[in-house]
Amino acid sequence: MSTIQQTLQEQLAKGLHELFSIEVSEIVLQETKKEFEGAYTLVVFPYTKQAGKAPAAIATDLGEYLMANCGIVKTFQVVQGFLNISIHDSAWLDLLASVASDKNPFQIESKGEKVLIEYSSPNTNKPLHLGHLRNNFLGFSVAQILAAGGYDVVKTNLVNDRGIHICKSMLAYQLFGNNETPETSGLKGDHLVGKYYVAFDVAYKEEIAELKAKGLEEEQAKKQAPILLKAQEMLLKWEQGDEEVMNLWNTMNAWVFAGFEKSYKTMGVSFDKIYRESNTYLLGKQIVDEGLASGVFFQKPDGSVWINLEAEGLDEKLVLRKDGTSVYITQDMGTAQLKYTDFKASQSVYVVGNEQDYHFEVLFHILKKLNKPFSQGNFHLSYGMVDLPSGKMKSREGTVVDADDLMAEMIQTAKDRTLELGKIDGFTEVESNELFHNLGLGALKYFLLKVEPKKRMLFNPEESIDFQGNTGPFIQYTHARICSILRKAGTINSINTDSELASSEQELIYLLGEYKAIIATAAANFAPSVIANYAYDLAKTFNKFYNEMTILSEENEVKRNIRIILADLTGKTIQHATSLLGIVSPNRM
RNA sequence: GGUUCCGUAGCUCAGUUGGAUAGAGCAACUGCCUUCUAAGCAGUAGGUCUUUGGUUCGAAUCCAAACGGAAUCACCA
Repeated sequence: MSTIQQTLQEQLAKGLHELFSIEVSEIVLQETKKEFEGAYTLVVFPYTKQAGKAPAAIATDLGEYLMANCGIVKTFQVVQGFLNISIHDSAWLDLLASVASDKNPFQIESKGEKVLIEYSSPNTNKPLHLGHLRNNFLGFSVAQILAAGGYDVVKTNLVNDRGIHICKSMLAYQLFGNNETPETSGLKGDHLVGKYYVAFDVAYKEEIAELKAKGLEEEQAKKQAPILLKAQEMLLKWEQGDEEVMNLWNTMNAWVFAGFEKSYKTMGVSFDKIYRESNTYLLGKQIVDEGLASGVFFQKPDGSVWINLEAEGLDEKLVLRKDGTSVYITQDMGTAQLKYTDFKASQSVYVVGNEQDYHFEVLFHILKKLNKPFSQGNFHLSYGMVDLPSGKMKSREGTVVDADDLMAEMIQTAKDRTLELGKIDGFTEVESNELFHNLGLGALKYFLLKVEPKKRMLFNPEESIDFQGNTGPFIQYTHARICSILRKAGTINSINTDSELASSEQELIYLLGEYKAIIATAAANFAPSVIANYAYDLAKTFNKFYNEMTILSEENEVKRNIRIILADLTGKTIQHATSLLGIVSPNRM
């Protein structure tokens, strides 16, 4: 919130008290609509009863009060119950000067609180796809935003590297792989493994068809297919630590991890700590024992362990199988414990798709019932699936938009577009490639992050992601433009606040003054889309200003200097805002 | 069937505690590059905010119901 807004709020609260004896805890101001004159608007309808006057009369009284008591107010207009307040240019310039001279205009003071954010969480049986991109970009961005919001952030990744699905690709590799490796096949490790995950499904389906031809019911055929039985056998061997199986598992996992490493690098995301389910899956059992002892869980005659969540509006939920092995939620209890032991974070954010809404609801209820110290501050950042025009993506059927392919395509599109526009004069090859990368990824990240997470979104591979309009490259372009001006601007002097402002200049100052509050809102709501929309708004406002005003050739020294400072601060703000989205804003493009 | 989420322009989406005549971009059409990067700017056109009822000075926003779509309700992860 800017100082202008604060001053107005204080004065309006005083005014309401002195004129009408109304006490208000918080005055809510909004931006005045473009059709009306003014910068801030107070809606006075809520005070009509207490004041015993008509809305317009209250607004007029308050406006006159401000004129008499508040130096920054230039004038006011009353439209029905709306009090529109105009601010002196000198006050706007004061605001600009204060933001421009702020040593840390983008960093909110430390809250002394640690937040743990878990995202990405891939399976090691297949490469990453478009859905993972949404997850990774969201998780990384939220981490950046929380850090800017004053939190101590720890980024974690819980890799699902064990289970029947992993055995499926291992088995298929054993059967059909002919010892091929990433080196001999020329395939990235995760893609090679993914190939066998698909191969398993193909073979499995063939076997089911054969069994059905022999007269078995579909259900029976699915359970009895030899290749599935073999995969189950392999899982047992894995759990027993069978040497051959472990060797294969280690080898294939190493391939996948090397592949993921590359993808993460291209995505520009990183982690402070990587957990693997193969190390954590047994941990939850201790917690189950504790819960049984304290009566939170109960045991059925067959030995399985359950929790009753009917009082919470849910139902009974299994937490341990009758054979004593752990299920998904057992692992998550264990992992939650482990993460708490490692980091003692006061908040924990899980970036996981909305198909697991129910799972996390259950998990958080269980942690509360167990009265764990980490039962508070848990948040499931749930996001919708990315659908294709043909429907849902399915890895085992090969109907996915592959993450690596898509990123490569975006980079290629950025390259084509840039060459078309002939904009890389004087770039070295390294610089060009860096630019194509930043633009391609910028377009992709912005496309995925500008949308509210919980909405499911449609991605049409036939229609490439735009580079014009409300897009990442538009914002990046604005930044590059600003850099170009600044390269030619020479020294920047301090602001002379005795000058006049055009409306586009004033709008820019208004937006720049809001940025810290925007970060706070985004952090409080784990919402990159708030930052994305702000960045677009800011870029758009700057471009309007850029087209209306001359900057470098402005003859009035004071005005010229103000405009350069405006450009400078806008550039820095865009740079920072895009960085919170994981987007790099190039200096030239 | 139960629960949860979503439904705003032809398409993709904004709309932060309820406020003025519901906003952008894409696509279509018109203008603007011998002045700071035209990946830009200005403009035209495009809406029963799924529907119905309720709450109130005021509802896209809150409540209820209906309709449409999605997810989930596994001793899979």
